[in-house]
Amino acid sequence: MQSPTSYDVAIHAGVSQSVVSRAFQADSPIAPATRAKVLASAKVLSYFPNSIARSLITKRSGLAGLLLTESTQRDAPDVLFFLTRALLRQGFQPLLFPSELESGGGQALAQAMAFGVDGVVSCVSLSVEDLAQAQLRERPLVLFNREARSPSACVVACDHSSAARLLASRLFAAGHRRFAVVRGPEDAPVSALRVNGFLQRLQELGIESVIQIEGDYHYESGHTAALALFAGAPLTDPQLQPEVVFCVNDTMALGMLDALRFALMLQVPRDVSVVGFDDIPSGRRPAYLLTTVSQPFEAMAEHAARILRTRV
Amino acid sequence: MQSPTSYDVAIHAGVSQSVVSRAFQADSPIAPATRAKVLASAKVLSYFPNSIARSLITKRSGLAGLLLTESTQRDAPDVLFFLTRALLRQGFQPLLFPSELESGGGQALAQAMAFGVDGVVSCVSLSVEDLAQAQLRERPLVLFNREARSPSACVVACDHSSAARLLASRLFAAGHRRFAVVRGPEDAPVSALRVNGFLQRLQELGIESVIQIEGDYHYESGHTAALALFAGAPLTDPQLQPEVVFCVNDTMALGMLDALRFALMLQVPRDVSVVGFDDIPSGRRPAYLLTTVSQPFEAMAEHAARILRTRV
DNA sequence: CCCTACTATGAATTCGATTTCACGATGAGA
DNA sequence: TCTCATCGTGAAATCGAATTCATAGTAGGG
Repeated sequence: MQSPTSYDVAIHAGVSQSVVSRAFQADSPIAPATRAKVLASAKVLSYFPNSIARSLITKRSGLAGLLLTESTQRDAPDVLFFLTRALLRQGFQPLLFPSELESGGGQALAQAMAFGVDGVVSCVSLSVEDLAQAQLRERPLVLFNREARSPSACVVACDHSSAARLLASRLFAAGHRRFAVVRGPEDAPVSALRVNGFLQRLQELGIESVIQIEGDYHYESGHTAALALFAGAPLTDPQLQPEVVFCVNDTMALGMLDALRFALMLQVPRDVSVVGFDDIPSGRRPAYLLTTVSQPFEAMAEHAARILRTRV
Repeated sequence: MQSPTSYDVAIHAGVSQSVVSRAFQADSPIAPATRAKVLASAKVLSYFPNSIARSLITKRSGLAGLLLTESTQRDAPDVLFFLTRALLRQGFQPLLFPSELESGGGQALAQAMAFGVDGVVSCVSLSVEDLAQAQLRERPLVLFNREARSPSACVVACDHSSAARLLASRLFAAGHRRFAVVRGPEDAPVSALRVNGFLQRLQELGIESVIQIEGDYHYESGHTAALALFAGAPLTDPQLQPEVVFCVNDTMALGMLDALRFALMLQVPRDVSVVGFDDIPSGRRPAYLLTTVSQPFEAMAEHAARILRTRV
């Protein structure tokens, strides 16, 4: 059994195919009685306009591409949640393009274009050439928490660098002098922004040497980093150990916290402090009460979706 | 600037439009040299076959609809992660249809069909009529952790009822006799399965009265439930308080745990035990070490996607 | 009562690729 | 050298709905 087409409905309703098409769109020239008749027939045949055929001629698919990294999906699921909801509210159906690596954005974007998306929200870095592709296709593209490497690109993002600078100032003001940083992967642009802002501000405050450890954004790497930082000789020479560890995302901060408390038997924040970035729900809970930098993901998502809508 | 079409490429390469089409699909009659020439031209013009036009005639869109509830997205993000990855591996691009309520599945399914998806994985309950719709369109549909209300439907799910029965047996064997249950919402079918299996087994073991509290799957409702269960007079009459609380999902169990420990100052598991269901990552961490029932989401997702692939 | 203006309808074209069918060119075998 | 099969190519039909354009029908104004 095939899906019924507008022709089937036309025959059933005793009208032409054009009329069936018109019955399904607002403010098109059609008599109310005719429309009712057509819609009734459509219901009987359980007809629904084929959106693929429609897209072909209108050049609008109603789809929005959502480019994601694995880390966005797993370590900040709220981003995906709010973005999908915001896109839906603006009338876009979200089509997912997860890429394993931060560098896979270009291919994902090309695929999204091939699927005929009306616009794209990218949580993955894109090169200038990639952005040019989207422009060529005249499809709006919003970078979400990623830097624009092209002046024409549209960005909704936190000022990660300033936030990290502010964080450094606060920690310094609180009396901390020995710092450690747990970074993201080498190619993670957001991590770089946060780390650079943080270190830059510390340098201005006269602090030159800061231990850096590379993580991968996941819980386990925060755990590993804790062991690397403190396992050598936990309490023999406290002067050499950091007083504060800044993890560039909350997930790693939680791994760090758990390792400090349950593997190294240190007291937080008595022996050492931990700060994160993102404000994920689990960090907020009484078992952690993680100090962190909050990002207004919901508002950012709504904003990104609105930009898409107005630019389509 | 418009996207180039196969005609543009045809002209550039000095061949017919048919040949361009053939150059882009494997095992079609075309001379290797011609294909190379066409692909070169395509690259120059940055041409990519328009998948909407292709779908119209092939009746295959390469899309898989993914029906989700808000609670799946927020309280078990791993489900979405594994399902999208599995679908991608099987060659489907995942198109998201989140519905606010468990009852919104029918409409979401109809929309998915209108978008021309090749198949659907539903984490939302569907009525018999809904399932008939999908069958009518000859689109495979897999229910993920939801009951089949139609014999023809395909299901990948845990045996929630048996798992909950087993859990009840274990807890009873461990010596517990006073139980409480924190359910999901009234219309949540999975919650009902788990609760019923649990209570049924307890009844067989001679335990008739079990306190039930309704939650909404979220962290806060676990917290609230804890207060409702224990706040009255925390330690005055321990005989009247449950020894074990079974929360039908982990997120509520975490809310329960935190409330017991940090609001009611009870010791877990000395004063009371808490068990969950799902095995979410944060429950596994040393700050919680939640007792729970694990579901093999990754394997289930792979399985669901494979079913779709073979049935398309 | 006629002409104009407007509305609702249908026929035909279009979107961009896939696919069928026919045909010309090439090569092998007799 | 002639015939037949094979292979690659191009012309044309097709998918299903949107849209343009022409027209039949109706209402209103003079």
